[in-house]
Parts: sequence; structure tokens; C-alpha cells
Amino acid sequence: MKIATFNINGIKARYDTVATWLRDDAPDVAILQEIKSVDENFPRQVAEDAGYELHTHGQKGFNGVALLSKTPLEDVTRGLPGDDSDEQARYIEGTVIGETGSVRICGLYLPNGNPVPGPKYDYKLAWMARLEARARALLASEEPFLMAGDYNVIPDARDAARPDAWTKDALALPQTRAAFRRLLNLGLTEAFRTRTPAPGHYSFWDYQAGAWDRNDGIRIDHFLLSPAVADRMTDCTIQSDMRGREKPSDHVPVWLDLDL
DNA sequence: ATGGTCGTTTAACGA
Repeated sequence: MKIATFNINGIKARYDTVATWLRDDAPDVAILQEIKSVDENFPRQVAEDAGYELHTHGQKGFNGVALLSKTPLEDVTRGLPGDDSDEQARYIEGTVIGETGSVRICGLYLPNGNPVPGPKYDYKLAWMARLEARARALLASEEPFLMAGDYNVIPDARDAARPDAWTKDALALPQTRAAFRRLLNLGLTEAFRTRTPAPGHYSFWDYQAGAWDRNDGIRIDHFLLSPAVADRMTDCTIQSDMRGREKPSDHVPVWLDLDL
């Protein structure tokens, strides 16, 4: 089973990119972030034409996440538990049924958090604490799961072309990295880093200042796997060539292959 | 040191 996460930076602007990607690369499950659309205006045809069931959790103007699946998902839920006053659309879960087992798919768009200090950074850290609580609950349930999406976290110096440029940024501050490590310390496996220890692999390049041409990237899109899912991982790769195509998102897809 | 680019939505805001 092939599962991909992709921050598309707006479904309206990325319709053709997503349609082509689904047709040619055919993930069994696609986890999308920054759809930037309310549910009613999401062009469902982009999923349905390619043979996918579509579940969106959107809001007006920004944020928004979605799950696409070739087979029906069970028990789809929207929103990250822990704060009923949080109106930002950043989290969706659904269960995919494989031939030899099921996996709970948690799709997330973690807050950016800049500028620091300020309410946006406070919100990011609070959101990460809620994500940790959700991970604890899923681990306690013993249901195999993965959490994937745009974490807006640069885990360590290997994950930036210019690590020194990010030391005061919400994506790399010690408190941010500590919160990310708390997730790993629960027993979750960071899929890409486990398979590829080397530096120089990125999932985001800013539109500004020729970042792609200079390979001035950062790795902020991640798969975290529960122990049972980590045991079934056969590959994890970054589809970096997508960044060089026509009208690209500023992020590229990250892929997880499971023996499932 | 500064400005640089996109997307959504139409004057900024978010990234």
C-alpha cells in the first residue's frame, strides 16, 4: 500500500497538478494539506475522476486538510481533540482497510507558529501538546496508526540547507524540536529519517529568492508511525522532482510504502 | 540588511 502526504498550497491553483499526480502516481491514500477551500467549494471531480473517495475538512481562505482513498475509509473524524474553541481546520482521521490489516490515518497541518514570540507560537506549542495527547490515546488503544502531514518542524540540522538561518524560527526553536521529540519518545518512528540518515533531503523550498534553484530547502513534511506500522514499512521517499514542474506547490509529496 | 514569491481574495494576511 502506497500512502502519500502533500501540502498542495491551494486546490484551486493546483487542480491540474493534483489531477495529474493522482492519475500517474496513484497513491492508495493521499493526505493533503492547505486545500484553502471550504468543503462545499472543493472541486470533488479532481478526486472522483481519478477513482478516489474524498473527505475534506476545510475553512475559508487558508488551512484545510483532506483524505483521498481508492478504497472506502472507515470512521472519518474531523478536528484535533483537546480544544473545542479551536476553529482552524488542520486535522482529519480515517481508517484504511488493507488486505492484511487496518491503519488509522491521521492527516495534519501543524501551525507555522511565526512570529516568535507571540500568540501564534503559543498556539503552535499548545497544538503540539494536543497532538501528543492524541498519539498517547491511540497508542493506548493499540490500534495501528500513522500521523502524517506538514509538521512545520525542522527536526535537526540535517533537515535544512542553511541550518543557521532557522535557529530563531518557530520551525526550529528548541521548544519546537523538544515537542517533536516527545512524539518520537512515545515510541513513534519518523519514517524518512529512520531509513535515510544522510542530510540534504528536503520537502519544502520557498517561492522567494530562487530557493529551489539554489536547493535552499527544509524537511518539514513527515510520517510518524506507531510500532506495528513501522514494522510494515518497506520504503519512504521524497518526490522532490515535483518542485521543478510547472506551477508547483512550495512543498513536494512524501511517500510511505507499507506491506499491508 | 533588505527584498524577494505565491495563493486567496480584493487590501491585506499567511506562509
